[in-house]
Amino acid sequence: MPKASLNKKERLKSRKEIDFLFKEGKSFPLTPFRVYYRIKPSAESSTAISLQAGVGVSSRNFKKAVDRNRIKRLSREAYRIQKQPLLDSLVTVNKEMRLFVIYTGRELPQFELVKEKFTIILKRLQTLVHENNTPAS
RNA sequence: ACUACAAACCGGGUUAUCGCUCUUCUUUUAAAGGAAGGGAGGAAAGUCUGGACAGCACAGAGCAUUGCACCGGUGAAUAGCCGGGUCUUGUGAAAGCAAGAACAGAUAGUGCCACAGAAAAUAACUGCCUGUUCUUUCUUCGGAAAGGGCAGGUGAGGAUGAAAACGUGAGGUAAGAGCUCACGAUUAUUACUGGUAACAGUAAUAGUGGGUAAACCUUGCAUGCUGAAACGCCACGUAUACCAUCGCUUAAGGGUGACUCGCCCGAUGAUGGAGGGUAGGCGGAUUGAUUCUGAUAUGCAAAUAUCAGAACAGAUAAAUGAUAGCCACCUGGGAAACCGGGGACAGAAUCCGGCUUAUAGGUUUGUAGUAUUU
RNA sequence: GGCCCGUUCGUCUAAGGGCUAGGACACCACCCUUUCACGGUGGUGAUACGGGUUCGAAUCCCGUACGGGCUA
Repeated sequence: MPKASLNKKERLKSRKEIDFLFKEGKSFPLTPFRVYYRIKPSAESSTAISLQAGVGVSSRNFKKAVDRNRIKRLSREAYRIQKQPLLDSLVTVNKEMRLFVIYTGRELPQFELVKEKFTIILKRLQTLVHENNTPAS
């Protein structure tokens, strides 16, 4: 049964992983956001967690902690609701993905906007997964 | 009733769906699932302060550094709070009222005080007066006047300035001066009275040497340093490795994190260089000088004591959320039904006390003003 | 989380508490040139903000805002 959850296991938490993602991973911009991602074949030992994600906001653009928290919460919410198709396709091609989304805009967004943008982001990631899959197989 | 100011308090509620975190219970080999309950502020902020707590191989002393600076109380402690004193400012005829104070010392010393002004500080210059002498002029031949020099007296006058060696008036004098007197201002000491004290009042005596210590400084008091990324434990990994220097026995050097003495450490060594590894978990860590409410007692108050009751988050790339509706509040349109809009400042990060700053709107109390009614 | 430093014309900077806050580049006007550039003359333009100390603050002190650095 698919669940729209986002608990500790599905979040990207390790500092080491995140540093590696910024250093080695690929990225693309999408107007208020910038997306860092890395796709690799899933190892046999690692269990079930095929998609980990995190969000971030620069304190340079938003000085108040209230605004940063708000954006991160909205982003997480939008991701949580819409992530299921991406997860399904990752499972089918037997790969895992690390994902980090940074908000680069300068104004506080509405939830509608964030939701729309995440729809586009996740669709693009889904196509990327399939592109990578075709030459591999 | 309205307006303004000050202080204190509050800082929306609820339902549904989806979701996060912690605790307890439970199903289960485990992973995972289920149930119940808890889950952001008055400032969580600024990091301005005081502690708790922890570590530093901390005997101790000196001297720095830094901070504080009227008195009493309070408290774990403070630059906080409460009460009082003094000064300044505003208002007022005054009494008073309100606000503010970094309110020790300028007679320990050093420095500075632009421009202006004679002079910005042991008083010089100019001026005034007395004596003496020189020159010139006048002369009734005794002297007189003017100018200059020397000696002495004096600190009144000298356009300024933020500030000029107590102020005003009178006497006094060759000229003058607190030199004397009256009134007033102010400082110190002593005595008495009141007060725990700061201090106030009265009297006497001696004075009147500018300002600046948020200039250096002096005095008194306090102060070791570093801060939870502290620190302890477990796991992983590694190296009694390489290079250079010193040294192999009373010694290089290191520690005591400002310094000096002193003390301590010091040979499978020490320091430096270059390089490598790890950066996961648990504790610290969430209930403590705790907060709130009520009662009693002490106190002007801050606050304290006793009793009773209630409350108290714990994340770690970092939870406390999203969407929709209803109610309450404010507001625009409308006679009404109703339709539309709005909700501040702001997000825990070891924990407490205080200060400072931000804050839509609401409630209460006090003060002042205006209007109306009785 | 903790510690520390800074803020002067549009930009880079100077100024022992004291004269109208100085200079360079830039900008504007005029002169020079057939014109542009160069050059010359003149001008506009600032002490982050709010208080305090002082006769007098860019400077000294306090608070606020903003910016920057260090920190296993």
